[in-house]
Amino acid sequence: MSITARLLNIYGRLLDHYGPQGWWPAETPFEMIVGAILTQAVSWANVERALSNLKAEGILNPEGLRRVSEERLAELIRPAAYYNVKARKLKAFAEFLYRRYDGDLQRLLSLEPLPLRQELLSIYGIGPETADSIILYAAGKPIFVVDAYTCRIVRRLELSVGSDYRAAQALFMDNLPHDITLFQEYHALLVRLGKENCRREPHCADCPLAVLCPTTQFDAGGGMGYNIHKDH
DNA sequence: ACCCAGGTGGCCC
DNA sequence: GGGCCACATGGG
Repeated sequence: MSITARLLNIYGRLLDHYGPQGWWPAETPFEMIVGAILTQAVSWANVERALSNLKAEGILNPEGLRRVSEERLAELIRPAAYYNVKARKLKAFAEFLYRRYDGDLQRLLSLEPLPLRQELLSIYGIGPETADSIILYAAGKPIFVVDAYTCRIVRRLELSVGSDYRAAQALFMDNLPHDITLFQEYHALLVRLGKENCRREPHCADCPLAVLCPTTQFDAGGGMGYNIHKDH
C-alpha cells in the first residue's frame, strides 16, 4: 500500500468516525489569528473565554489590538494562560501589521504561502505551527499543519522515518493532493482524535485507527488495547 | 494534589 | 541543532 493510500485511508476512517470538523472556529481571519496565538499549549475552552472578553471590549480587530495597552490586554486574556507573554505576542502581531502592511490584514494574507510563512515566522510569538495554521485557515492556502498529536500519530503508525515537524509536514504534503479542504479537515480530525483518545481509559477502546497500529501486539500491559497517542 | 491542554522563545552545550 | 525551562489558567 502506497503512502498516499495509507494517508487517505487514515483520513477516511477519521472522517467516517468523527464527521467534518469545520475548522477553524472563527468569524473573521483576524479572530482566527488571535485564537491561534491564544491556543498555544492551552485548551480551546480557555481560549474562548479570552476571545469573548476581547469581543465584549470591542478590540478583536487590528485597530483595537493596536490601541489597547499591553497590561489591559493581559487582564482580558487571563483565562487563556501565559497571559503576559501572550499579550506581548498579540501586541507584536498588531504592531507588525501596522508597520509592514498599514494594518491591512488582507494584504498580508494575499502573499504566496512561502513568503507569507517567512513573514509570519519573523513575528515574535509565531512559530511553525501557528504560522502554518494561519496560512491554512486564515489565508486559505494549502499547507499542512503539524502539532504534537500529528507527530505522535506519525510515530506510532510508523508512517515515516522521522516524526519531527518538518518530517511530518513533508510526509503529508509530498503524498497528498494540495487541497484546502482536505488539509483543513485532516488536521482538525487529527486533533479531534488526540483529544478523544490521548489519555482516556481504556486506551483506544473505540479508536478508529487502532487496527492500523503496527505494534499493537507488542504493547505490554495486558491486553487493554493500544493507544497510538501514548508515548512510552 | 497531581497532570496536561491545538507552542514558542531563550539558554545551554 | 537538539534538550531543557519558563510561561500560568482551568478541567479531569
